[in-house]
Amino acid sequence: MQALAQTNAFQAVPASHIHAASILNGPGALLTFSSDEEIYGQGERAGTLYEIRYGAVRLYRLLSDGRRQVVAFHFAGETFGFEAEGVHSFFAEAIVETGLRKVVSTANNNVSPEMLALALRGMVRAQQHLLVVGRQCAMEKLCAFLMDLSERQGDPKRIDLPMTRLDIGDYLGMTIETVSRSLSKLKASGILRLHSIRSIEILKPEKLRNLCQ
Amino acid sequence: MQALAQTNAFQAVPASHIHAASILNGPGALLTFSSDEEIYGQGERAGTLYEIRYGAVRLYRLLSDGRRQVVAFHFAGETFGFEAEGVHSFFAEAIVETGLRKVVSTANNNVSPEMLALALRGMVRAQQHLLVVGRQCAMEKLCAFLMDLSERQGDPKRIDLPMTRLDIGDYLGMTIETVSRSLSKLKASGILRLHSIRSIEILKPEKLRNLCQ
DNA sequence: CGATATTTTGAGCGGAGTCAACTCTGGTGG
DNA sequence: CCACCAGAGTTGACTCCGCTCAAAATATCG
Repeated sequence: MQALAQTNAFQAVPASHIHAASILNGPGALLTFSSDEEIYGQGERAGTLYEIRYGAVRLYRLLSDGRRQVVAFHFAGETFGFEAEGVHSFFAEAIVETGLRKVVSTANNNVSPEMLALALRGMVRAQQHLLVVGRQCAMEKLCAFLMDLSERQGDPKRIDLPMTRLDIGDYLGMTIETVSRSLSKLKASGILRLHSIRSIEILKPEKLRNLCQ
Repeated sequence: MQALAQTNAFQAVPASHIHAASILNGPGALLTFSSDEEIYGQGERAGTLYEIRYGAVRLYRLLSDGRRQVVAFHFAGETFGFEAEGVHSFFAEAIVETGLRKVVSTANNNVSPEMLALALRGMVRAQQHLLVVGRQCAMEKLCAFLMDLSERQGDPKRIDLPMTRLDIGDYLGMTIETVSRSLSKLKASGILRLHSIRSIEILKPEKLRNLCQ
């Protein structure tokens, strides 16, 4: 166990996260993180891509006074960890109990077309997000967010929200109060139903889509 | 000329833009664009990277009702044109008289580490921009924009603004009036001096930096 | 030098933020 | 088992920053 910790030191992932059952798998070993646990931090050395096996992850940046911008959410099946200049420019945290698998190391210069494609998709997604954050009002932002989640999770009628209202607010550039008020309005107009605080049913998908612009 | 136009059809750049003097250079030919001229459009086929020889370029996306988000500005020496899935997801326009040179074609699957590095830097820049647009107030946005331009243009005391107030507003997610008012405040507090409407002198760089957060 | 576009400035308004109180939820220990 | 508690979410009242609309000033171009 000690030796393994040494060989994994460059990954910025504590050896304790390597699941006992899969130690033998080497680079493909399952790394588990509990809710709100840091996966890597701003300024740490980068070089590894992670695929999410289960759970959810948030990527964010901070201003010196504590204001936070969540840059992206990632879910099971998605890959994250891209960085320029070999250093992480933001934080990655597990939102819920999460299992990761290391998929590629960029340390050796093996640049595959798939990696470039993933990086470019990340850039396009960030730029799409920029349009939402910069040019849409609170209700449009929330609807765009819900539509995006609905599409990525595959179920057009049901959305699972692993993240808190604070996460959503920091993702969309608004306060938790405004997130909550907007959700309440959608509920009141019969477009949504909240089965629990983290589970939304979409009753009128077409109306939700119309509110997105 | 006709034949040349045919071979360049996939580039989404009219043959008329190929500068007469450099036709013989082939893929490295200088392409010239006048102010506000489109370089490529949303939905067009991508696959070419451009290096700016002189001038400036804006990349932007539109909402159906005309609201615009400028995603990035690029200046001489910089490279742009990255796209996912082979299709442009935004528009590129020359801001002023601009000369471009085609640098790489991604059509053939030659993925160089330099290309990945450029793409990743673009992603990091977009995410940094997200923090500014999503979490900063008008004055902080403008100061961050001016600091960024100052650093990229190399001169810590002088900024050249090739873009209009509308471009700046659409880049920072605010109106032209707010851009203008914020500039006036910086002028009134002795931090800036406007030599002309497109040329700014920074009188107190440290104060400007402090306003960025 | 006139015509037109761009920028600046002003006045008033509204959407989202702030602050505060209350409710709901899940977890812990008596 | 349930009373208690802490954290998360909701709702309300009020404020204020940035938007809208309007007009004046300045810049650009034929």
